[in-house]
Amino acid sequence: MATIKDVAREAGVGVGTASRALSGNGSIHPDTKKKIDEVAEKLGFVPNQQARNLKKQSSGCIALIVPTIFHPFFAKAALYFENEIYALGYRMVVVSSQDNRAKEKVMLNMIKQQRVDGIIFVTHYDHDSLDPSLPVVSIDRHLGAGIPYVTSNNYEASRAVVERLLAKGAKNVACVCGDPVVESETIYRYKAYVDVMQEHGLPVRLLKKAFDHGQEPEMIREFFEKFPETDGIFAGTDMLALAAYHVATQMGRKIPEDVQIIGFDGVLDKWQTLPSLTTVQQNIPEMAKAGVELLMKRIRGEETPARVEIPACIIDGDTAK
Amino acid sequence: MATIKDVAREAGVGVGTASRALSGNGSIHPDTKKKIDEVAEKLGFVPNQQARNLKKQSSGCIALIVPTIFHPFFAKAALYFENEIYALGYRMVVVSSQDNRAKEKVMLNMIKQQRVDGIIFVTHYDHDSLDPSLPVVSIDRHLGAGIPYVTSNNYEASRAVVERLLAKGAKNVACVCGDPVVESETIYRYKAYVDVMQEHGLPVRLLKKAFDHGQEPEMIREFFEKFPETDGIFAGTDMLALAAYHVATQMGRKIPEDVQIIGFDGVLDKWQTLPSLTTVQQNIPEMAKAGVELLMKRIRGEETPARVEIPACIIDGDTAK
DNA sequence: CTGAAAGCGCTTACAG
DNA sequence: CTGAAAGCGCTTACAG
Repeated sequence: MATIKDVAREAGVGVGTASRALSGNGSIHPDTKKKIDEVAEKLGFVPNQQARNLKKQSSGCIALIVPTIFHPFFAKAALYFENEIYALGYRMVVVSSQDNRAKEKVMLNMIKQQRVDGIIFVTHYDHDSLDPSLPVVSIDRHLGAGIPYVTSNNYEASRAVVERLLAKGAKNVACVCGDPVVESETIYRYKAYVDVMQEHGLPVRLLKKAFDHGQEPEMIREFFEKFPETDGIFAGTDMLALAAYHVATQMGRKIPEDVQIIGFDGVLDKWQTLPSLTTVQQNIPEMAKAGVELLMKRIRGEETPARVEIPACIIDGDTAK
Repeated sequence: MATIKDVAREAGVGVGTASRALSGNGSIHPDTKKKIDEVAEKLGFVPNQQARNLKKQSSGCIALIVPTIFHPFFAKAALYFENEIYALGYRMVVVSSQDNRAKEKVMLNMIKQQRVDGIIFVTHYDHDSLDPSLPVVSIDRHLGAGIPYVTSNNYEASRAVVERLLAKGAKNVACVCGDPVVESETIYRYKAYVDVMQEHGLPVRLLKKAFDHGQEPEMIREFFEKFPETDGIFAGTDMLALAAYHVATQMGRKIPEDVQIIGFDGVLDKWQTLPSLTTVQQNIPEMAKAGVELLMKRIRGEETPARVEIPACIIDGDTAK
């Protein structure tokens, strides 16, 4: 491996100059920079992030905290976050708060010891207050004034879902969704439903209730008891949509002939043995990119917007017309 | 953060001595070590891995290559590998070969540039030959003489499955599984089935065929066409078992009354809206631990066994008696 | 704009 | 067994 010393020697400059050219910090003559860049290219120079981090007194580590990594949304998010973070020379440690207490402890310890440079806090649950000096960003959740978040255009996308169900002939459109314990952008999913129904002068059929992962089927059974006449369902998550599909099928309803179902998230993959879900697909790659950008700005002490919105859109499947 | 210098000063020794005490390399007087350990404890000293790696000329990076991170088995494996690797001061980069070409390229580049210290190669597909000087370990797959692997006791566990189906009254037990393109320990799943059936003097009903993720339902439909009388299924993976459940249900069969199904892997989680699967649960945490241990030995140039076996066992669910 | 030097936190021959 | 010193690859005041 070529080091910065090799590049400097080959280019006939000092190692400090080479560093400034390669890192982009500090002023440098364009010709010198050009020469150094060429040499670096020729030698296949790749900066050693460990040395860089050591010098810069950064741990080079970002924590990603998620409720559970085994949920496909978080699994996917983790992968894309890792991509972004890795490209920036950081490593990422993922903390799956539900499923891995041991690691959570290690992590919390690291946080206490100031060994992470930042946190991406993607959670649905409440948590102890964090060191306010530590850069934190979130997804969807409003964690406090100092903590920016990335989110989808939940309201607009959800409106489109409800309008579509109505346009495709559903007479009794209902909505089922969770009830986040903390303030979260996901509330705009059911709010959009309520607004559209009221604008059309239609009755609101809404089951909004807190539940844990795994309880989706109970939730859906309760939903059908309450609104047996439903022929169009807007489910707040794909897992709810999936449960709705199963329960409705068990009840002898045909999907989408008798009941149309549209979910939210767009993370279920082909290996899921099912007719494909019609759902709102969130743009996780872009969300990850925006989230990391926010975090890096915070780490550098720069100003950031409090909120970044990434468009989501409906993808067609077999559960709606 | 306390550094080794702080520890050395506080303990009244040289920094080299402190290093030897803390890292365990080099001889040191027990009393000195005790003193240094106490001081380190008191100061909450945590060694800086970046400095350590820099000095040791190690990239501190391990690559995990999997076919797709969105399959729950690999997702789970990735999490546990990350745990083990992280605890050792390495970072891990995961390469999901199917789903993320961009990163795969970056990765292959890194490999070429000798920037990873080792690879955990968990794949079902063939791959270009790797630099033979690079430490590599695998799971299940026989990648070559120099590459050790971790595996479950596929044969014994699978025998137990078939014996159980027979003991619980299944008259026509059949087996469905993939056909790995490369030599893999997973073949012992169907081999165990064949052996048990023959020992009992029963006819072998086996569908073994290569297929991609997502094609499980077709596979199962073909299976039922071929063996319509089946009332006991040993599926080589949970995804096949899941597909078998769906297809059988669609055909009007009751599970487990008409057809019993037992899978293999044990990775499907509760959020899966389904009756829980009876399946063979592989011990992924232990497999990850053993895999990392093998890899570290290889990195240090030590001898390792060519094969490490971790026991798996049947967990009860609702799809078998 | 550029070079020489110090230093990030650690490890490891090298003497003693 | 222990200490002083050099050095891993990089960055960044400090002079010039």
